Amino acid sequence: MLGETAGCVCLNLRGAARAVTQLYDEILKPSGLKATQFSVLAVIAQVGPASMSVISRTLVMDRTTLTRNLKPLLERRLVKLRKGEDRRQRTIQLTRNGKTALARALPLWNKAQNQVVTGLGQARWRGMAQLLGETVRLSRVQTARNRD
Amino acid sequence: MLGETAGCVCLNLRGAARAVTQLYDEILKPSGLKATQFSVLAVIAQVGPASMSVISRTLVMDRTTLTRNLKPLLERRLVKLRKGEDRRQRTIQLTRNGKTALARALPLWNKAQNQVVTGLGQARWRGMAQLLGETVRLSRVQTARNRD
DNA sequence: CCCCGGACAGTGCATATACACTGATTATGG
DNA sequence: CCATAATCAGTGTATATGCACTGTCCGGGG
Repeated sequence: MLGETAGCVCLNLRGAARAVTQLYDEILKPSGLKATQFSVLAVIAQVGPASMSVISRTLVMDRTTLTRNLKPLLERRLVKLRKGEDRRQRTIQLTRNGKTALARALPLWNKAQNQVVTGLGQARWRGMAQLLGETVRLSRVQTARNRD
Repeated sequence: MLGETAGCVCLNLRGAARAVTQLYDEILKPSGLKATQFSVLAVIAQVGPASMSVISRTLVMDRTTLTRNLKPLLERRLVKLRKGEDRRQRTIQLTRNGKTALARALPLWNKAQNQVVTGLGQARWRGMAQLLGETVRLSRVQTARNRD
């Protein structure tokens, strides 16, 4: 009965996320960015100036979590908020400093990414990425369904 | 350059972990336990009365994180700490209440687990679990190596 | 025997996470 | 038009996460 819980999807995913985050944090250290912060900056850089909701959906992150996660980035002036067209919205964008910090961190991210992908093997990581994507879609649907 | 960051192992793993955690939390709600708390209880139940370090290693969780995660469980008297043989150690074990809570939550965990495993397909989940395990081992080794 | 390195655990601090609730603004149906 | 639902974002609260540092205790060398 209980023994099956060792195969818990949630437990295993969270454990792997913790372990990998520590590796990325360690390697990113010289940049002064944590793995999460790097990801937030990278997404903002790509999705371009966009609203909180859009960015948070892209990150698979709760909207309110993004609000808090922006705090250290705002204090260090790596990102800035502006009022959007719609007066309810807030538009997030990188500052010049933010772009610089991201550019400086990129080689470090590459190093971390390489260590993991090489370790797993390219093909297997591609397979895993595929599965992770499906897991996200599936979880979102099921969560919504279970709230009724 | 930047586009590759969408394939970041850390970002993808954390995103999937967030999405799955929300599903498990939603389904576990009637038990009054969060997914993390359920996992902590389940591991303690199986690894038996054991020290903080042993439990935290089993959970792939930092030792100090476990200390904090035990707090709500201690307050609700689902677990208790005792002095170990070695006077540096603290032995963690479930209380009677803890065992009851775990038993009550187990069917809910099964429901959540089923929704995800069925959605992914048994075989593919097995493959993913394998990969997650390797990712953990690999990350730990690399993190240690990068600290020198 | 004592000192000292190593193992065990807790705390201070900072960040990460998300639900419930709130306030503000926009879209929509009558 | 206006009432009302829907959308956008922030805050209160609670948990989760881990590094740096501290204190305690165990075991080995001199």
